[in-house]
Amino acid sequence: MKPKDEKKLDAVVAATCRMAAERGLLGLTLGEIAKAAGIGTSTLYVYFADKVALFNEVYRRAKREAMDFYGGEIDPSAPIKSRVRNVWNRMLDHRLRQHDAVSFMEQFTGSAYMTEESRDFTAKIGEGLLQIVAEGQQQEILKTIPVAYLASFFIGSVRETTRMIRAGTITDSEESRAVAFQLCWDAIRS
Amino acid sequence: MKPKDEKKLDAVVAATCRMAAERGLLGLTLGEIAKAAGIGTSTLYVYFADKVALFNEVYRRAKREAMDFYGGEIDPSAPIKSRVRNVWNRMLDHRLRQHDAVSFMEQFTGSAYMTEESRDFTAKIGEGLLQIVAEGQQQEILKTIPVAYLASFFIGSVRETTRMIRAGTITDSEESRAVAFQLCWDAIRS
Amino acid sequence: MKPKDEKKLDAVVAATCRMAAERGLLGLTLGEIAKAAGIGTSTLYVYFADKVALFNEVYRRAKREAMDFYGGEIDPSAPIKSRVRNVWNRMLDHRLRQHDAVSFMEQFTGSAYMTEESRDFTAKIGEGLLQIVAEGQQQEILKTIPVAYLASFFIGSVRETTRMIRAGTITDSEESRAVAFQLCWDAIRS
Amino acid sequence: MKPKDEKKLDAVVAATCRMAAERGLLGLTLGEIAKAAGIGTSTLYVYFADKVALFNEVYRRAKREAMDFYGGEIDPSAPIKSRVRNVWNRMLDHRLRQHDAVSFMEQFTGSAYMTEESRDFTAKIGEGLLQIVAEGQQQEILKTIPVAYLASFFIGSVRETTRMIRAGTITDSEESRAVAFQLCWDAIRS
DNA sequence: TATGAATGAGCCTTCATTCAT
DNA sequence: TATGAATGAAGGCTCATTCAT
Repeated sequence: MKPKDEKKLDAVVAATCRMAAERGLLGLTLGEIAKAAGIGTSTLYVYFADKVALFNEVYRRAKREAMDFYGGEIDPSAPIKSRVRNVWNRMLDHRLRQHDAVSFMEQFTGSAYMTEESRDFTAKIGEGLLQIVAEGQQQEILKTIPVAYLASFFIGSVRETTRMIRAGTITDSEESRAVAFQLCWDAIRS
Repeated sequence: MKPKDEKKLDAVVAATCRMAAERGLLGLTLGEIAKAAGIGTSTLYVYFADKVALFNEVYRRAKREAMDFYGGEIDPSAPIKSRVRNVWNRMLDHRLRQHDAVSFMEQFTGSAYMTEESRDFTAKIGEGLLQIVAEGQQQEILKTIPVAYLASFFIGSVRETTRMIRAGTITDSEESRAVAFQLCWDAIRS
Repeated sequence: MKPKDEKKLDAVVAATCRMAAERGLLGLTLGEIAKAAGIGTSTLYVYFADKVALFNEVYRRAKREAMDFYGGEIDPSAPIKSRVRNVWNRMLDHRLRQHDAVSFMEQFTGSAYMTEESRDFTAKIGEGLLQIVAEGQQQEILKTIPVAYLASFFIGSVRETTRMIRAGTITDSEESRAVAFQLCWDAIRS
Repeated sequence: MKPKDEKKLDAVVAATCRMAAERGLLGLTLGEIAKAAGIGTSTLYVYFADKVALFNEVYRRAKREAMDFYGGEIDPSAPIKSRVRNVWNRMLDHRLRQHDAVSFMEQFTGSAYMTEESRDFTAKIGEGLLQIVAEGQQQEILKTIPVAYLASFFIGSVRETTRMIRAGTITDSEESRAVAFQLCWDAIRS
């Protein structure tokens, strides 16, 4: 891509996520994306090689943004539980605020569009979280079982909580977050 | 006159799920489905009105099968924890064994193909589980918080465990199941 | 065709004409015809080799019926004008009463479905009329110009009168017929 | 940006009429039309929403062209008969020269393709002719009967004459036209 | 760079026709 | 004989992509 006009590119990415969240990735056409982004269809080819490239770029941007969101500094002197809660809240915030991007990613992941390159890109996250978990296990605050269990449950907890909030099953408040996080914490603590 | 071939229909349903799991629902064509089912493309129209009808029928069948799988009797005299573990294992078994159908359902749910009728169809599940949860709350064994939290976390636990097993992150053994379930149980017990 | 069941065959012919008149020959399917005739689609192949054969047979039957309708004896001792009026009325009657068949014929004639054989079949009509015209010319009652002019105008007169009646532009009564025929007569008389 | 090519549109319209006249409207495919027009099939969709829209647009163009052809000024000071002959000749000319378009219109009219909009479009013609007829009736030159009879016969006369010429039954010459028109005139004059 | 026109590939769907009972 | 099932061929239409301005 030739990022001549960065704003136009942003518009395309945003439009793609929005449409994917609204109408679904299924049958989403370049024409729709272009119209939603306010440009001509063939202009897309100035920025992306083809549809697959466009989707993968959108994915990579969304992923990077998510990482930036999670990755902010967390006071290493704070107690483990506080730090875990901190990450948990950040992830929840991200999934709620950047819903379009998250929706796009979830639909895109596992689709035939996904490049091997993009697949690799996925793995590199959560290092900050892993750090905390390792420390928590050393201090015997968290269950001393393979990290995968803890990480997976942690993510699952965030995912399900987001789902409930978005479905209206529960409202997003400090209380409900406290309850939901308590489940998560009870699961992973030793 | 040649009677309608029930086996052919089953083959179509199975093929649809298989292809959806392998290549994704995105861009899955009737041609591919028909070839995978070993019939001519136009033969599909003997059994289904159109593509949407086909997908929705596959969905309904998968859902019904899942319900049958979960819905078996569970000894009501057994302790709560045992019963919860029982359901947890059944769901895990189902998701592992009927992975194609589950994968199809997860992709189909929320897609533009989904009929309102099919959407309604979805709601009626999990009553057996809710029964157990209610009893567990009465006995103060489970957290006395809105059921949605517990159910959602429970489902999330199964989902994530399936994911880990299928991804090869962990193997499917009694030990790993015990560990994974312990996380779930610690989360929901009071 | 194997006319095992003559009634069934008649039903097919009638159904074909009816559907052609109602919905048009364009896109008329064997399925529709069969359903309208109250038989299974593939049963048509017991009576006709294929769709083209069916249409041509229907055409030939309609044509034959029309000829029978026109061809009744006309008192040769009656005055020319009376005999011409007689034929004119008969043709008008036919086009009004057997509208389905006539509609089918007009749509079929010139269509790609029409066999050379059927095309030849067409020519042989109107001999009774030609007889009268010839006599009228000998007696110098009709214009002594090539018969084609007279015949063509005569047919055109019937056709247009039918059109007007069916369109509701005029009603079918003795008076209106008298007026319409007068035009025809004035045109062809010497 | 490439501008829409008006010539391409004309080619499509002409090709459609030609094919309809040659092979019949029945079963005329977009592929045939496109090939005859020298463009790709999908290019048709740049100019028309779908097949129905294409046909209706062709119809409207043909109709408009016909009206332009008829509608030229006719010296109002000329005698009625001369003016009627004038119109008669113009219509005959049009039907002979623009045979493709006329053939298309006749097949299209009453077909299932015809839009209500196009149907309305049809009614507005022949006002010039009606004017002359009315004047002829006032002067008691034409039969004082409802105009529909006269108009219908007039049209029928042109139609049949065209048919004869095209079929080779008669040749197109001043003499044959004189004969044919005489029939028409005798029919409608008082 | 930006974009509407142009198009080939491919999909869903229909339908005449054959198969099998 | 009669018919529903099965299907290949073909048509209308969409869309990602290229062309030309």
